[in-house]
Amino acid sequence: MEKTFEPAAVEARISSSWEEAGAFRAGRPDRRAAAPYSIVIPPPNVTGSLHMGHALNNTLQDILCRFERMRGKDVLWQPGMDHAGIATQMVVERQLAERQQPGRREMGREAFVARVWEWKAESGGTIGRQLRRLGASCDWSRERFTMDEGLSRAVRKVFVQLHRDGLIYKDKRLVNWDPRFQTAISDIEVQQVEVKGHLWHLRYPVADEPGRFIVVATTRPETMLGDVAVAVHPDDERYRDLVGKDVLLPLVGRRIPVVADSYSDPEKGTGAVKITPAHDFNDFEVGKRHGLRLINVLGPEAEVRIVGNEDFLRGATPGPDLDAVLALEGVDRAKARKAVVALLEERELVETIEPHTHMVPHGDRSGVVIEPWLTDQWYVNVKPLAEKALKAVRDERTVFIPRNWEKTFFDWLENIEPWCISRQLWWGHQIPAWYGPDGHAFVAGTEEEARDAAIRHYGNSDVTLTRDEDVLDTWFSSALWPFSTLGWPDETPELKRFYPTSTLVTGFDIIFFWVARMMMMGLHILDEVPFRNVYIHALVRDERGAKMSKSKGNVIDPLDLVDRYGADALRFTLAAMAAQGRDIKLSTQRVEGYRNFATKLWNAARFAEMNGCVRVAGFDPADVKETLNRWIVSAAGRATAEITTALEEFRFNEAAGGAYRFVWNLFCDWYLELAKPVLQGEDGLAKDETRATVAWVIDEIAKLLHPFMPFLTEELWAIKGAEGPARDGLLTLSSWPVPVAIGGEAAEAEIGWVIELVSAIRSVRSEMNVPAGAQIPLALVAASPQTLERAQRWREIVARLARLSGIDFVDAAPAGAVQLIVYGEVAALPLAGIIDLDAERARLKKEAEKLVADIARIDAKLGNADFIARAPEEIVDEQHERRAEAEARHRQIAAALEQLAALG
RNA sequence: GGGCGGUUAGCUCAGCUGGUUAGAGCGCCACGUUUACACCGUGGAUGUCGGGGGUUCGAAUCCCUCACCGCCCACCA
Repeated sequence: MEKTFEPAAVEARISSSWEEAGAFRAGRPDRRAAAPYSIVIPPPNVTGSLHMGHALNNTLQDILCRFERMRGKDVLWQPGMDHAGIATQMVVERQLAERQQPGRREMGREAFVARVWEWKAESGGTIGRQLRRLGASCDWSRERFTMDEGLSRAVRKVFVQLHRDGLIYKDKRLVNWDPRFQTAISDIEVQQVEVKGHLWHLRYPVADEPGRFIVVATTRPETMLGDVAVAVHPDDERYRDLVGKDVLLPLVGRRIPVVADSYSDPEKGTGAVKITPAHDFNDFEVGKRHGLRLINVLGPEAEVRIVGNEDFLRGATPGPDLDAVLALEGVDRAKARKAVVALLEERELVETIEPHTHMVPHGDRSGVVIEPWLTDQWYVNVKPLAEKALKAVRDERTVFIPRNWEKTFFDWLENIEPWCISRQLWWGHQIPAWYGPDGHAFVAGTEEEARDAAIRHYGNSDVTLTRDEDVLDTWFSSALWPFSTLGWPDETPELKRFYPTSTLVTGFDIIFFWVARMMMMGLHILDEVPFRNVYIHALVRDERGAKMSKSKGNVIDPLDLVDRYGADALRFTLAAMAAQGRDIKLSTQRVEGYRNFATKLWNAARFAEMNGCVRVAGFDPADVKETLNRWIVSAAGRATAEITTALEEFRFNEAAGGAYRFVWNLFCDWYLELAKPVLQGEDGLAKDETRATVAWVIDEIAKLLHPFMPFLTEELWAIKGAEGPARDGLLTLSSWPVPVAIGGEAAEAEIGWVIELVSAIRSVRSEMNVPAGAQIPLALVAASPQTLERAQRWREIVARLARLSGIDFVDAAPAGAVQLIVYGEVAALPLAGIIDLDAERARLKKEAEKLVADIARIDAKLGNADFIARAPEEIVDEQHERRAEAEARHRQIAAALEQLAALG
């Protein structure tokens, strides 16, 4: 074996050995009778490349999958990608522009979509390859894409069904319009961003009362062109007499009414608010209540569009003011704002302009200000679906881990609004609706079905149908992912076996986008939850706590860390830091530390190799005789139990920590050190057993660590497999360890004594500045028979680890010796002449003081009648024991101090 | 405005259902004998567990409150 583990050299080879063996295939012949376990991957965008969030998300999924696979389950980790409508369309459009090729509109829809597929074939596989580098044990043979024929069929079928159920409908109302992408987006794709702006106070002249104004406050003066009313609160004394009167809309010259509506808040602004139903969600509602017109004054790019607009012109007053307004045709909203304000200022209709900070809606992908815009769109009435999802979680048919995310889930679903699912894009699932000449929509799975329906509807076989141009929100197809990937609407064996899936692993940022919608669709379409558990992990954030994103440029590249430290080190780091409910701020030092851990284990294996620790056929760990071996078998069992429980409960950090401590602090630091004299000593039964035990423990470690560090452990398995009895198969398909029943209490006590003795001696040596190379004698004072026996047995080892020249047995501590107390008995290091008596006095005094304090604290507890009466018995007993121990120890320290005092 | 989370060693963080002598890694200091490992070994120092109150025999842990930090949600001119 080389001196260090070289991930780069090994990872690719191990990956292909897994692939060749079909190790990750669901439904392997050897698992036919096994229980199923399934996870669907949160499908990364086809445009994506692996970022830290993916690395965390997939590491955790892989840990679960490998763990369950080793526990014998038939595991399906379903991989795939999302077509990511907007993102992908943009990438291809940008590419066309860069290459100075014809743009999307010039190409036409069909050619453009074909071009996107081409792009997907060339560049869409990046993230899959990156996930493989991370070690993701997906069943790659089952990879799916949301625009595959099968998944597209599922999308159409669900759309038709929801339409038939009356849950999908078309409506003309205000939507969140993204002027950059020129498409509608859903509510949750809108992000409120705090913006420093202004509040303009505008004077609207009261009609027929020259010189009188009503002042409205607005953050969006440009929309005044579409004003149809001014609203005041019905109880607002200031404006009571104006209600029912008209005001003259400045510049436009239209008469608009003053209406009383409780929407108007007397506390806000001037208490009078301009009403623009076509460009504001609240105003839209006010308009409906008062039967007001909608006047759209903006175009799809949020530019002014009024020329020839009859709604706008109706009631407008021709003249120079109106001409100045009409000159704004085609002007962008920001420029139009300035222009409108300037025109108003010229006419002395701006009273004040205040600085004003407020939340402004932005498109989460485009980053531009969203415009409420009146269009026809398709909606899902999600309310009834949400009810089912809420009930399923309340009934614990699906459980969130950690539990507190359920509140977020409930709050959102309880207040859910219709979901706008149509997008004015080309890349995506085109809506399966066809329109007749009169605009009647026929929703059907295929054009033929739509035609049949049209023929029935019109009673005429000669109808021209045109398909709806729009595509569906990407999340519509993602919502079907847990069953569409399993073959639905066909009744496939996979669907039957793996749905509902076992666990969903995802970040909290897509609980609304994805988790809630999968719940709704799964329950509505299949009448069954899509997953039993939802493990919500933290986000990997940058050092300022901001979400990592490409646009912010604060992304750390996980593959860079894989290149430098290996996939195992990165994976282990992420797992070790994945404490529930806390964000992860990744530090390179930490990754380096776990790379060192990998090297440590590697070297332990190398040591085993150098010492002929080869696996032995028929070795039974429950049957080992040597105390040291009984001890490590017992400790391995405890580690196994700890790691298993932690993984079952999704406590990844504790599982990783448990494995780390066992490997480094027990196996390497103590077991191997204590085993050295045996391994390097004379041949015999003890040596044979120890060698076999070492080999066995390394195998156990490889298994326990495999979910976290699959490459290193698989490599070790292969190397160790080459020695000893024949072993076929991969570690990844071997069985998860179970604790060995060995009853190791006696061994624990004895090895505990050795460890404590050695540690105590080392500590004193260091404190007393005994040269590291110096061998000093140890005297056990008035040793009990048990100690005597132990000391005989461990003499050589203790001497070696504590650098002793020998161990003597004496009745009383030699004068001037340093005294240690181990397991209640005194051990003396006769260092007279070497040590500084004052220093030793100080050391003992310090310890004595600490013991006195401990005793006092325990006495305070035990003196408390309430404590005795109310604390559980074992807690009280424990305090008594501790007191006795401290007391005994204190007596011995005091004696040692006295002896020193006698020396002067 | 509502909700969630955080505040523990110089740094990054564990500490699950209240009972430890409050831990880890990194960093720091000292020393390095021993052919697994210097990506190492041995020893060591550092904490009023954000402040204040409460519940309890007992609180880093539960409750209230305040402060600061972060995130999510919300239609307020």
